[in-house]
Amino acid sequence: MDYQRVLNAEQLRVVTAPDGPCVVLAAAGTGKTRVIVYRVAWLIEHGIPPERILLLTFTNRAAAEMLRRTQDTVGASVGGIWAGTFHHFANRILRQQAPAIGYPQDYLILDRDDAEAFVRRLVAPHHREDATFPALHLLLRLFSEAINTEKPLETILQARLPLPTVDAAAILRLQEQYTRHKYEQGCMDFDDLILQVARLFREHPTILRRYQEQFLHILVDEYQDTNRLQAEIVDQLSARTGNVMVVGDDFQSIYSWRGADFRNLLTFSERHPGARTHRLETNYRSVPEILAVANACIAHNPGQAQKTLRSVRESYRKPVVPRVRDGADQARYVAYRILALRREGYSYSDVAILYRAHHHAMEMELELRRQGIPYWVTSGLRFFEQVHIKDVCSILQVAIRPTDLLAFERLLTLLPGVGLKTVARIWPTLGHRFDAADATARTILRNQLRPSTRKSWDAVEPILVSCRTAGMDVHPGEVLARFTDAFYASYAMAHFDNAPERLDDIQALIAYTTHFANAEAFLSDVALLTNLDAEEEPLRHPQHDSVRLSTVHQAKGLEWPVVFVLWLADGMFPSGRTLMETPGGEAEERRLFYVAVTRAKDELFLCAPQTRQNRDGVPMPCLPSRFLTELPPELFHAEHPGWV
DNA sequence: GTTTCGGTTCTTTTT
DNA sequence: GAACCGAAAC
Repeated sequence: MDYQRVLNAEQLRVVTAPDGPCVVLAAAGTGKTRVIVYRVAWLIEHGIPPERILLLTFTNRAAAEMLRRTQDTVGASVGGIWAGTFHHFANRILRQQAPAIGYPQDYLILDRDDAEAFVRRLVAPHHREDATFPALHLLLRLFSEAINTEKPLETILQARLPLPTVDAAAILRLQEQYTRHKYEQGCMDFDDLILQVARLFREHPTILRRYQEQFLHILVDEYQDTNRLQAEIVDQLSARTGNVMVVGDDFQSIYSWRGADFRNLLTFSERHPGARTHRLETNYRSVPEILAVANACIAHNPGQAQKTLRSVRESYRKPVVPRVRDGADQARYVAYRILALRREGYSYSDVAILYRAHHHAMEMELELRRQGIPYWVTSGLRFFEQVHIKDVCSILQVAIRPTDLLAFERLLTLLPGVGLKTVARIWPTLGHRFDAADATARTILRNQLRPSTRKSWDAVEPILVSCRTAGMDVHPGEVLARFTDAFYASYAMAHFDNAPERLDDIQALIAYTTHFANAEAFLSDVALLTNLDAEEEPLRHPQHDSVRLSTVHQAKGLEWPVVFVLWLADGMFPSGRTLMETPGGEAEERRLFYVAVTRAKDELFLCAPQTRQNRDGVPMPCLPSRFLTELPPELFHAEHPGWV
């Protein structure tokens, strides 16, 4: 491989860096992914076995993309590399080592819904009726914040729930119960995965040592988004070899609300004496007019490692700030622009529409549909969290984990005439477990179902039985397909008005299960999968050429020739709540704006409607975002009506 | 006594 | 949409 030919000087220095700790400050669009890919290729070429390289990323998509590109570069298989998110890595370790810290090997991972169901059972009835008591999802967010920021829950409560009426003592008790309940049931939520791995390494030096010896090189992408615990895990693992390369951009730190601390990046050299620092500042992505906005924007955030993006591209057009009246006007403008760009030769998939919060896109969706412009939205709901996906997965869970009450509950309540009360009555009669291979258990269950319910159950039961008897060999996709044909398809038709789309999702899921050897492997990962992998995406979106709608958070790491940013109104972007509730909120929102701007290659449109509708549909004036007004106006092209 | 249905309210960002 | 709550239906 001729590295000198394919890399610039600053990239080359990183890729060929000698052993030892190393931090790479990589500004947006400077070929960060490329550098990681070539670094891995370089390591492999220099004799490091793939399975002794650990590559930690922030999304599954990023991991898959890097592996694919590395494979293209190296030519040989790189399948042995440990690549994935922190949560995946933690899961992989804990599946081996969980017993050392008192968990069963087949611990269950609770996703958000499952965690909520757990807490729901623990909340005292008088608190559930009390309107001032925090909602379940809020409670869970507070628990999570306490763990991720390593602050006591009391501190979090004081900051987030300053009202004196809130019963703080009850919330603390609840957290204790939740923690105990999870442990007793052999369950971990997302935060536990990270927490328990850190604990495992802290308390079991011999286990830690095994992994320290396994991983000769550790690379961490998006390091600015790690929290203290994650940084600790990386520090622990690399303590022996010292071969750790972290790559990040403090300007793009946008996850501090989940405990991310970009100071991990800035203080890396202090924690790893002798660490080299590299900077990547040559931007290949955007035209200089877009970078001028990005640079001017971030200059308002002091206290960050200032880097200046240098463009290598030719001068083009200034970013456009169109004058739009309200949300509807904004939507019409964007649609009109997209059609015009298409006549210029851009395709729909060259265009992204970005916004601060999912619901900011509603009017936009309506307008795109009206105009017949194909689009796809990365919605707030993750693929595997959707009701119909969890429904069909429940049959696998019941088959594999006889003691899993959550799954049993979910499966049984799909049957007509069965609700939570019925399940709560039946479960103890089964001895708190349901093993479908056990004929007695089947009879006990069957006898407690009403005749009308029994009919539906008759369609489901044989699938469970054959699944149990097939044991390890059971193929998850086949079970899902049989369940869908025998029961769920008609259930979906009766319960959802968009049943065909949901059934399509299930077909995509079935196709996806072929990535897994057996049902257990599939279930062990399912809670950690966010969306179907990038290469599966066309399965769900056969209409390939379509405009992308996304939050700025989910757009991180991606790029498009044309980007529209919606609702640049003060209070929306920046979010009013963040400004009020979080110290340092404005700086973080500004970084978010910076991320949005630096997604664009050729053209950038920043929309700031003059009014927004309040809850009753009355138009209220709103100010343009401070992120626009704080910048020199000559950086933009102010476009006035005349396009309608 | 339970389940199911229909109306109401809310929605920041996510592994 | 989806969670939540109250009321109708089984």
